[in-house]
Amino acid sequence: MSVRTRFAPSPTGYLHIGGARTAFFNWLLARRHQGEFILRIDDTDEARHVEDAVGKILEGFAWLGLGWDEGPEFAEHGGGSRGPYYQSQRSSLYEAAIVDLIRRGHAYPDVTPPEETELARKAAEAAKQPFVYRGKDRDIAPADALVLYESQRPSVRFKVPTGQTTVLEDKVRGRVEWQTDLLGDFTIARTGGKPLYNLASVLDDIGMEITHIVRAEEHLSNTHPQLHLFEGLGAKPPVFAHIPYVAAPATKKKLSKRNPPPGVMVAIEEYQKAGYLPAAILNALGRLGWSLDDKTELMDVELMKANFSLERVIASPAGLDPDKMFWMQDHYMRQLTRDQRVDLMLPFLVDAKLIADPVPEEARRIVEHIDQACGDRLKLLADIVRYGSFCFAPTLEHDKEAAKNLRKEGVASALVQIRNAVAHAEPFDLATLESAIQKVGAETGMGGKINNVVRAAVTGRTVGPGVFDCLVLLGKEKSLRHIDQSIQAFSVDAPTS
RNA sequence: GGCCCCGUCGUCUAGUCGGUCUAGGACACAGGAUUUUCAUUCCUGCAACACGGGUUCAAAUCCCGUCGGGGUCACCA
Repeated sequence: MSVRTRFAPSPTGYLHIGGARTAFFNWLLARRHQGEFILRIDDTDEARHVEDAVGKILEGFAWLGLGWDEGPEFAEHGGGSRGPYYQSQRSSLYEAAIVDLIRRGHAYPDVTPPEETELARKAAEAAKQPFVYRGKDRDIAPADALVLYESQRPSVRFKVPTGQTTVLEDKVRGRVEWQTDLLGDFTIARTGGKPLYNLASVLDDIGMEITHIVRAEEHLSNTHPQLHLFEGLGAKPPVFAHIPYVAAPATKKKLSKRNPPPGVMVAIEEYQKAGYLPAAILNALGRLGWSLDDKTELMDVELMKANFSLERVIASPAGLDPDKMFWMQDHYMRQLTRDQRVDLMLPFLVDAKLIADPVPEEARRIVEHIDQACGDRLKLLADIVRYGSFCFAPTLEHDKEAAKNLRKEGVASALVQIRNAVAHAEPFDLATLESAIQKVGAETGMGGKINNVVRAAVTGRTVGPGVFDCLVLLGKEKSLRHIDQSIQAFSVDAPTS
């Protein structure tokens, strides 16, 4: 039988980095064994519904390049033989299963009002006792239960056998035992008939013939109830693998969207906006709890696809390592050709309103030139905005450091000499400019430091591509304009000496 | 609090079911060389088996306990 894995996000409106990692592992496992990866939307709880939430998640998958074999967008075309892939559209299946479970004595209606069970739960909590709840009617005859269910549509509980120990052979946790007496009868349908997660999830996994469930360890405690459900439904449970949750950097705490540590990005979309490459994200995610061997850090998708295995997934929490991810990003940026990089960077300049939308051919050539002049200084795609803005921004703006440099003693007069040198540079190329500026450096006694002044005056920044590249990039006319602007802006404050 | 899971350099981790592990790699960091900014590149260095008991000729690896961290205990997913 082929391997069938799934990822079942609830439509929250964004793809969490931890969710993406879980999805990726499922995807890798399926690809590794030429199986299928299924995407299913767990939207049984309308209260959580967010507008276009599914679209955002699908976009995340598309950007990462993780394709699915069955799932939402196929449903519309009738593709994916085991659909629909939205739980909200599978109600009749759940309904039938609930009736079936009651008929066979595996579940029973519980008319206890929610407020009452809630009270019992609170009391147990206050007494520091485990909350093990069993409905009063758990031993009702199936026929009567059915009548009660049909007439009142109360909540339904699964009748967990007492006094047993269930065993889970988890692919990464090993053997995990659980006493059924600690479980209680969990609810599978709320009042009115809507199925709850555990039921819907198990039913779908059966219906979609899922063979391997790879999910984060916070689901470990859901697994034993689900195991009973599989049994009650007469199905063979799939292989389970509970992978470690993704922890916030340098902590063992689960990384959450609610309160992420300062500077830590959680949604995949944020990484995209920051200018990360999918290859870097995927590589970093692949190393989150999984390793190829004792030394390989850089792994492209093909390599991971060919080697992924649950056996090498670790059991302890996997902490996100932003520094390492950044280092990987640097690596994948270098793997790209200039054309590829430029294609990817252009949208960032458009978004920053620095270049027009149908990108003019001229702008593209400048960006190519900037890319060439920057070399490996461009780490994130968005860096093009930082390093290239002086070429496109309508007015030159000096950042704090650059302004500081230009206010130094003697700089004002040096700027005039620099202007002269630039004005007379002919031809306007790297070599000519370099020797001309060097001459000014010697005359002013500033030596090599003159370059810092030129950069600050021309680009408004203290870091960036080579100085002479910057001049050539701008061309003589614009270079002079920038220098003039700098002279004007800083001559007042500068000492007159 | 109950139950469950986890515990190797600052960080991410390797550690094939006990034996060249005086614990390996990578990131980060520090120092040096190259670079007239920055970024690279190249050396060098720093640095860990949570603790305490066992078992064994031998333990990071097995067992027990302690401590620590985390997850989960819904008519949420």
